Amino acid sequence: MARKSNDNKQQRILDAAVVEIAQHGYYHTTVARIAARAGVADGTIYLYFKNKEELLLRLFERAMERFSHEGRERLAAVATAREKLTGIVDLHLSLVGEDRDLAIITQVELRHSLHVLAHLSRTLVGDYLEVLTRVIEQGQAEGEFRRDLEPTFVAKAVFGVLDEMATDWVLSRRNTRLAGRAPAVTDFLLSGLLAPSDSD
Amino acid sequence: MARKSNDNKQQRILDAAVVEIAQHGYYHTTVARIAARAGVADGTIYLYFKNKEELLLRLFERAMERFSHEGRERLAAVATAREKLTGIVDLHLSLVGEDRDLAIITQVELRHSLHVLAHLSRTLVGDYLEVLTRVIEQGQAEGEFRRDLEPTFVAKAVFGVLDEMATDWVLSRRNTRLAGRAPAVTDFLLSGLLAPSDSD
Amino acid sequence: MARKSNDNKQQRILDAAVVEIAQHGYYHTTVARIAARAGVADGTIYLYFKNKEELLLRLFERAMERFSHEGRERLAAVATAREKLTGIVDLHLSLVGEDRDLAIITQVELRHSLHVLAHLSRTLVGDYLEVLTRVIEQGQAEGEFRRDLEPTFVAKAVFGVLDEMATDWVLSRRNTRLAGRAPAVTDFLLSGLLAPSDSD
Amino acid sequence: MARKSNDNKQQRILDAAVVEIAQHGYYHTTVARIAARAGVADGTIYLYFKNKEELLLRLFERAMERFSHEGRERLAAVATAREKLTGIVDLHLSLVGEDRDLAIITQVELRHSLHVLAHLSRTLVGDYLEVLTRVIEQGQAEGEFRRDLEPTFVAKAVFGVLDEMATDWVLSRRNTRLAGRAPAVTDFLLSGLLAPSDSD
DNA sequence: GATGAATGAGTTTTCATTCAT
DNA sequence: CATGAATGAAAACTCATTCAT
Repeated sequence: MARKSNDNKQQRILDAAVVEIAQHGYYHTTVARIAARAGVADGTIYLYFKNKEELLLRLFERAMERFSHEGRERLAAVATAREKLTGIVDLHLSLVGEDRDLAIITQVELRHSLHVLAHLSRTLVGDYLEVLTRVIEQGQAEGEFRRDLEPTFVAKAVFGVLDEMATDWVLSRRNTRLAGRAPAVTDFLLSGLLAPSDSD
Repeated sequence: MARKSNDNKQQRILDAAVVEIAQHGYYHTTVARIAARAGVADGTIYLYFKNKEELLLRLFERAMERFSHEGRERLAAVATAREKLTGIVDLHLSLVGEDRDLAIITQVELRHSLHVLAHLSRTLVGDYLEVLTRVIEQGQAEGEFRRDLEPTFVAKAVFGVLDEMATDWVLSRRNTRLAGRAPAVTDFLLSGLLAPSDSD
Repeated sequence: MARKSNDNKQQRILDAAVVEIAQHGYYHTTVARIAARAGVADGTIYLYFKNKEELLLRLFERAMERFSHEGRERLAAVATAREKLTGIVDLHLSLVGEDRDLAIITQVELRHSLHVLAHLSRTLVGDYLEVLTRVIEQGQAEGEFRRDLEPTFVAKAVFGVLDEMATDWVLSRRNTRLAGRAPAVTDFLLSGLLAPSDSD
Repeated sequence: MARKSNDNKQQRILDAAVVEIAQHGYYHTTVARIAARAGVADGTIYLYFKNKEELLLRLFERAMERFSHEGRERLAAVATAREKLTGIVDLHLSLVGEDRDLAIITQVELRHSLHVLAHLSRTLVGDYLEVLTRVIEQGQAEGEFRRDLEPTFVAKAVFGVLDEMATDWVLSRRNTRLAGRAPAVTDFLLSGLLAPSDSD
């Protein structure tokens, strides 16, 4: 019971932080504002988080946990590398496209400092690239993907395209569904830009 | 003469800002530190820039001007869309890879706030995407590029791959030359991930 | 029974406070830390003490009670003023030298504010000086002590020497026994600094 | 000119701090109050002092500098150890008795923390005891002072008496001149408490 | 133009104290 | 009696910006 209430309060603070940071940016979001939106006293924040920076980190971790969780489930259901890649593209765009406020944070606010970004890059994003690399390797082993491309390189390229689509969507403020772009992205990643030629 | 000296001072301030921001991040860089590194008084900064934020914007603009300038020159020398795309990829990675401090700023620090990023996105990055879009359209008209892809979509995908390569290079701190990846990037963008099949 | 348990808890809180304050100083000791060391909840402190300041006062009073108690016992056993003075000097240095943590508090932490010190000075230290004054007067009546010295003045001088010895010992962190200095102190107080001259 | 103005402002801040701290105690004196009394902005304090603690330290150092300066001058004018001791006693009580606010700080507020006190004790007070020790040694060499007393011990005893007289005066709030006690103090230190006996 | 001392608004964080359970 | 989560007032300190010289 006590734990539930704690979890609730911690979640409420994190939820409030998402909205505030998405609205005003990390450095212009005050702890007081987050507390006010969460409906707790300023000091209460510090019962759950060591400081403002740790709050941001936890925000990102919570988002990534959801991501990892759903990702593992979806990838388990399919067998071929091509299906997996298709699934990842769709999942990435679906999840980011689900919550614009959270997307603002992951696509924009989190990139604010080399320190934070380098840390995240080496850990969470690193894990993601790792998964992508494995899928590419599998595809090469299956003979479906080109073998003359370096898997880690391809993983970054795939991530780059997905990330840019996400960022563009966040900044555009359009009402299109981000996940709607998934088929086009997959197609582009698989087939590239060149028109098929007879002699190719 | 006076203008030259002014220009000099303004350039010195911008140069100092690049180093400081790359080192400590935008929000942890104080105007006093920039002034100290530039060898001017704190107040002098305000003779050349309205405020700290404007300084950051000018920083980015200066970088993009160089980019545009060299870009136009290079693209003028080639005729086909495929050559242009190859040139853009090489130029993007070359220029970013030239100055790590500046790259830290464009790849990391500049992403710190929706406000700034949205503004840049609509102007400078928008221009860049525009150029890319034209190249894609040209390639489609020439029959070299697939016609079933939306040009603006492809432009973003291309930018995403380039941007991710740049960011990865900045964060990795490796000593590899970023421009060295250009051929692989171009190849991937053109041909995609799929292995060529007989029946295709 | 209930009272005993209460007493126990109160004592445990005071004991914890002595250690914490000695280690971190009064103003850097938090109520939470005292509670944690005493093994009670934060709020429990307030069942036994009105507030933090009162806790400090009670700390000092408890120390002085012990002091007074032992003092009365010892002084009762001797008759002459000279013996009494010798006993006081020895007792003072012995008691302070017995518990370094407590000594840190009485010699250092308690001096932190005019408000507290003035209060203590008028009450507890005042009582002590009173006792000393009586001894001096007795000695003068007995013809043992000089009659041209004002008793209250001498009492303060004696206290000053004892207090400085105690403070010096606390700050020096040496492992010498403080009580070992008692004979030298008594000798100095009685005979002064001058070498005996023939004509004196 | 600039230096003069700086000195002035720094002095004004220190003077304001003396009054505020004497009135409210170190821990209840806010930087804002000091600034207000000094007639400067809060932030200005930090142009002259690294933080609040350093301000306190500088306060004490300034006081000790005056003390040392006058002390050296006065001691230079006399030759024998007895005269020197007399001079020191008089000087100590005169200087402390000159400015009650400052005295409150040196006698009361400065004693607030083991950390600060240990530091001061090892440096400034240590220097003072050093000087006293030399005088005692000189007196022993001249045959004027007893040779069976350890000089460092005597130095502390002398300091203890002086310090207690000073503290008592501060706390008593009487209007007596502190320096008036100097002859009695010197007499007590030299001759002790015992009545002269025929056989001695 | 250039300076840099001064400003003071704005923020994070701490912690004594309370009170519902 | 005891708890400890929650409170929110209070304070130190930072730093972009100004302006008299």
